[in-house]
Amino acid sequence: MANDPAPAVRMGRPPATSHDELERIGLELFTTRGFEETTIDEIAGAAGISRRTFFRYYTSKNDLVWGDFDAELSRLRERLAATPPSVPMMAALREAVVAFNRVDAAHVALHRRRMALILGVPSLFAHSTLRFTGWRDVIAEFVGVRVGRPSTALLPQLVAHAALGCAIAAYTDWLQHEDAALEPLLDEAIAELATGFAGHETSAEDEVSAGHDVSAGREVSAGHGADAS
Amino acid sequence: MANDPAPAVRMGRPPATSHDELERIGLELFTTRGFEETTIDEIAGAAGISRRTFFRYYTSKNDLVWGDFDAELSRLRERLAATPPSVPMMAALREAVVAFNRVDAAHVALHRRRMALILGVPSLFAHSTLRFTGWRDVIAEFVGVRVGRPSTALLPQLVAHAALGCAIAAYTDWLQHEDAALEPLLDEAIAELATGFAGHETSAEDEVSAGHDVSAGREVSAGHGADAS
DNA sequence: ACACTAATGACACCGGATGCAGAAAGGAAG
DNA sequence: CTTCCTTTCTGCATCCGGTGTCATTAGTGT
Repeated sequence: MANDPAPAVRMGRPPATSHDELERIGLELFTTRGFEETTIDEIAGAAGISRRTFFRYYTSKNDLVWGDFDAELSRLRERLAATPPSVPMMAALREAVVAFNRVDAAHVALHRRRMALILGVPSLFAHSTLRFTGWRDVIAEFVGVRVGRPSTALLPQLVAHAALGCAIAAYTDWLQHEDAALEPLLDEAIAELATGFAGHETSAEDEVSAGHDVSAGREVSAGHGADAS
Repeated sequence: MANDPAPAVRMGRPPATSHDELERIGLELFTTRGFEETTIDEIAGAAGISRRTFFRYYTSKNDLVWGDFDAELSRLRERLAATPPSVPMMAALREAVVAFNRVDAAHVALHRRRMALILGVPSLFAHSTLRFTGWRDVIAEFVGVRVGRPSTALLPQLVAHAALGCAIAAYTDWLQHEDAALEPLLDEAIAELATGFAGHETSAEDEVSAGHDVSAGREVSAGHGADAS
């Protein structure tokens, strides 16, 4: 289970291309002509391989945009596992997610294009749920360990889903502002999550400093008794 | 904008079926044979219409599972808009989401089957992102009004994404337990979100009363890391 | 009977994806 | 060089979801 490193000499017919090259060609075509408008035949043609061969490298057109995401997920998993227990859960989560999404300055432009495709092309975004699930699983596992519950329990799943939502929202915001930096956005997003989005309402507690009468009960929780049926 | 009610007498060839009937037939076939295994031809055949006609009722196979979700979203939007400003934002959100997902006791079984399909079939879950986006937009709009920012700003999008995540997690949990009730799960999920998931860690502030020596991890978590790659 | 209208249905077509049966490109052994 | 073996590539047939087009059908109203 660990004899990968270099089988010395290769046997059989040598590969005509590589995952990396296909990814490069695909991203290039997608960003210029559009994702839906680019057919597999065009990508295969540009790479000098047949349509059928393309599918031996990537099982679907969508997978082209995500590199080997699973490998990166392992990174995230290890980083979370290595976080000392003294760091509070949400703080650890924030730190890990921010670090996970940190990209080398030279690759920022590429990352932007990639994420613009993923979050901007509806069908691509839809298909990405598989990857997102993998991401969430890593988070849920970490939270599960922290709270002493199986990762499938409600709370871990909750945090995982919410954290993913924050990450996507932060990314979307990042993509909308050409000059923005991703890191502070992600950091802010998870930080907000950890506070329960408190203190933002224009009319309520945020303004107590002005001596307002907060009036009608905060936390009213009115609609509760109705959970009849 | 309100001339829908009954054009008195119908003109032209009468429809051969209805959205409701197709939805019924589709759900039936999906739950028995499986979603992927059921072809459009089978559904159309069972409904006594042609393949082409099916696509005039529903633009895709996936849409069959979601009824006219947009109509329901209007309900949610109105409910949120009608909430008095005295109710705190997250409380209002919680109440609205819970109420939105309340289903008549007679339809619980159907709702379960529908949601089991949506959340259980990968391709269906993936395609549902469109619907989820609509749902999030309603939430973001409400939050935007509450915090006095455009609904496209980071915070509203953040809350919307996180809330959606909570709802999905709650639904998933609900589906995993045959006898569970959806409402308290949803309520708990959004309530947790509003507190930032605080006070759950076994090793930290939650357990100070017990004075344990946390050290050698309870819940060793050993069995977890085994799923390596 | 005739026009009008709305829905259906048959057909062709596209593009993504899969299964299968070889062909092609190399190294290794004779 | 020839043969064998291994691995990858390719062409072909097929399936399925989805769309555009156009004739056909089943009704209503005159």
